[in-house]
Amino acid sequence: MSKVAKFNREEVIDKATNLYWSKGYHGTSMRNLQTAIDLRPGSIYATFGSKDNLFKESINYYAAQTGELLEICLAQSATPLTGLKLFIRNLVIDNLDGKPSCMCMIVKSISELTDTDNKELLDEAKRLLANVENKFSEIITEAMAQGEIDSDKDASELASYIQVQIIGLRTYARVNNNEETINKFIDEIFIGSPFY
Amino acid sequence: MSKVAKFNREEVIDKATNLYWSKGYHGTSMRNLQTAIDLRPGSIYATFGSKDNLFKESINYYAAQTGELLEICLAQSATPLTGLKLFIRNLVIDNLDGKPSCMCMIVKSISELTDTDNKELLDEAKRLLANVENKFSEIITEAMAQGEIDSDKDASELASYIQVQIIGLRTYARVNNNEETINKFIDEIFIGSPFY
DNA sequence: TTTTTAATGGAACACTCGTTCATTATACAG
DNA sequence: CTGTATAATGAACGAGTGTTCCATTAAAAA
Repeated sequence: MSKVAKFNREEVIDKATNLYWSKGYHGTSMRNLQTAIDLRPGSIYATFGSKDNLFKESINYYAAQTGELLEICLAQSATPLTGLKLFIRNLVIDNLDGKPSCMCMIVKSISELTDTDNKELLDEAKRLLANVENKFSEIITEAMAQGEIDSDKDASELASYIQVQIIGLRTYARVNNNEETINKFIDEIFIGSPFY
Repeated sequence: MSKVAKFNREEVIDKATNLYWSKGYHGTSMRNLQTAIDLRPGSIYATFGSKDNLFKESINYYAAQTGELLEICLAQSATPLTGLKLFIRNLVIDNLDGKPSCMCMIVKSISELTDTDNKELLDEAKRLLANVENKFSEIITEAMAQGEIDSDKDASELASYIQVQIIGLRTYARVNNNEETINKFIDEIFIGSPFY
């Protein structure tokens, strides 16, 4: 046949993801991407088609990575809930070195993109966030089966609650990253609000 | 003297705020603003100096408006905590008709802007969010004085907690706006997590 | 070694960006 | 009514945008 691409596709997507993650969709230009991933326009457009499509692949890659982290945390932990807690601690406190942002790339995208100007990408981000919530719901259902949570609770409602807490904490951490306070908040997710 | 400006400054800032709020800093172009506020570049630059400065005035206007809403809620309520709860309910559920976004403009800005590219605007947004948190802290201190909360709690920690909850809920509401669930979450802020 | 085929590099396109400025319009002072 | 000061206009600027195009390059197949 012919020549084969010399760059590593996943490596390129990884770099693109980091740039989009740190600067956002509108804040990232194709020139920025060209230098970050070290490819010329011809190669980028032959491989990914458009800025929008590269973003779509990037945010999917991000979601997949996050999913893997969750699996690792669950595998390392004795129970579903302690696994979930480890996952949250990883996202909000540890594991941030060299990461483009302490905020969730999906949440950043949902915050930035609009229904009028970027409907397709926004819907993709919403879909990925819903996937995560479904995964949480499964974990909580498993925790109920194991007796770690009362079975009369609503798994999908608890999953929503976890989602709200993670979104709130990661965003708040961008402004005020007091590790002690945030650690306390993570503990309190599962035991009751500090008001109680 | 001479001619006097015929447009209303606050009206213009109000319209600019709504546009920035819905489309974000990078998503809003000066052309978008020109048509939204019905002023030509000359007038805009003579009055506001730059896109950055207009954004700064807009986000300050937004923060002032939000502060006024909080005052109204407190004045309408019997106790500091019920006032705070009314405020949260207003932000997350009611009072959204015709609003550019259910999300907080300050949080959207903190999410979008970067230290490297927009340091000054980012710092301004962080400052405004800290102001809100200080106000929460004052309200909670007042609630302690009135015996509505145990006095041995840490007011500034509770204020952080409120901040996390509002950020989480408003952002989550953008994706999944189930009024019943969100109402329940607002109640639970002050009485204990659904896990408890 | 030759042919074939796709990856690559990078100039260039049409358009939009934030911003400037010479010009025109208008209201008030004299 | 005239002169003057300032607000408003909108064409235009240089730089940057996402994207296209195609000559060149390089490696696999014949």
